[in-house]
Amino acid sequence: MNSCSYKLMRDNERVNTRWLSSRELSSWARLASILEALPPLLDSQLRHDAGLTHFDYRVLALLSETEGRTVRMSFLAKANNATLPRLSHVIQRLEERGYVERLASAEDRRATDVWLTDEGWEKIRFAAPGHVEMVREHVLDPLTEEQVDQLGTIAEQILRRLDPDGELRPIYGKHDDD
Amino acid sequence: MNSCSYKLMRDNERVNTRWLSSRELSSWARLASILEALPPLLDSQLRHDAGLTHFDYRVLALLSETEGRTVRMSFLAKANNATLPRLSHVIQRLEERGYVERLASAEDRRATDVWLTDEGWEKIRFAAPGHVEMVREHVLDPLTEEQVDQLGTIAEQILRRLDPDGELRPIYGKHDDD
DNA sequence: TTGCCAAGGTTGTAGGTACAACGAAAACCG
DNA sequence: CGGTTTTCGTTGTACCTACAACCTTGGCAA
Repeated sequence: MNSCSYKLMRDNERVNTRWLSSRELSSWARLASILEALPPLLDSQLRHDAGLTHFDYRVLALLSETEGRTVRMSFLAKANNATLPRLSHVIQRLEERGYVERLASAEDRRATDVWLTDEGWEKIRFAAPGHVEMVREHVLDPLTEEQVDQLGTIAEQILRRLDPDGELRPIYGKHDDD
Repeated sequence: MNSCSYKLMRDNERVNTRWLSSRELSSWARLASILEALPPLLDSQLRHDAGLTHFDYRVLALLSETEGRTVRMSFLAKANNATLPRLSHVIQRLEERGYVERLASAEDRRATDVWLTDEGWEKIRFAAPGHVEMVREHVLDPLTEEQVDQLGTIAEQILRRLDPDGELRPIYGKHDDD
């Protein structure tokens, strides 16, 4: 049948590609399916229950975890792997809804600081339980404790390749209790 | 500092939510970052090198792996976790570009079959090496063989929760060699 | 049959993301 | 210093996805 998308091609068609072995393919295919299915699921839960996208949630979450609830645009963008244009649009919409405000930075007159309003604080406080429950149910609960740790290690290694400078990683990274 | 998005709230704020422990949080945060970063990366590589989205690629890949290169719309949709409207738009664009054709199904007059043209076959054949290289470099290579297997098991368990009926899983699932 | 409802697809539109172009302030440098 | 180059951010547009409305066919039962 000679499938051509991930597996071996016929010898005479080979270029120089190292195609995926069965086990690699099987692992990747499942991850790819998760990539396809999980984000829309998180989005739809959050949109339905709180009117937020998952990306909105991450932005508000990071703000809520920061001393003074204030973060610079460019930092917010890097931490969420977003381009500045995208973040700019998102922040504009969040500002129109009253969840954040933009302030000209004192130190750098090019820069803009984003501040989480009380309304925004209440918003994410309201949205958090449902979202956490979703993550628990669909990601953590199906795994054993050991697998949760394995996942952490695996994800860390992949992330180190995706994001060598570690700008993307600090999110939700405050391990201050337990 | 009392972060509110994933971790424990103050006792007096607690509702009934089981917040994430440090280790759970750390694993989930990393996975969430991958969810945010990997799909855009795959998209941009494919768009740049072949003018396809990752979703386009999955559609063409499934077609290319199917006997007769023909698959019904509704099956294509389920296998890719897409809604029918979304798939319909995507197929329309692929058809305009000459990569697929739509045929009225003989068995069911409501149904539409999608057929991968020779041009479409060449397209994915052309796109595959670069995409596979990307997957290798950013997902498989950073992991040990053992971790690749662990990832497969973990992903399978999560997927079983996301997709209990297994409609999403068969993709790329032909393990016919190795 | 007739009537009803579920399943398969299409179309239109609103909302979000990607990309390119732009402007302004800071940093670098000869 | 004066000029060039990054960095920071906004705006506009094209593309893609989500959602709702709609139409047709098939399945099922009275």
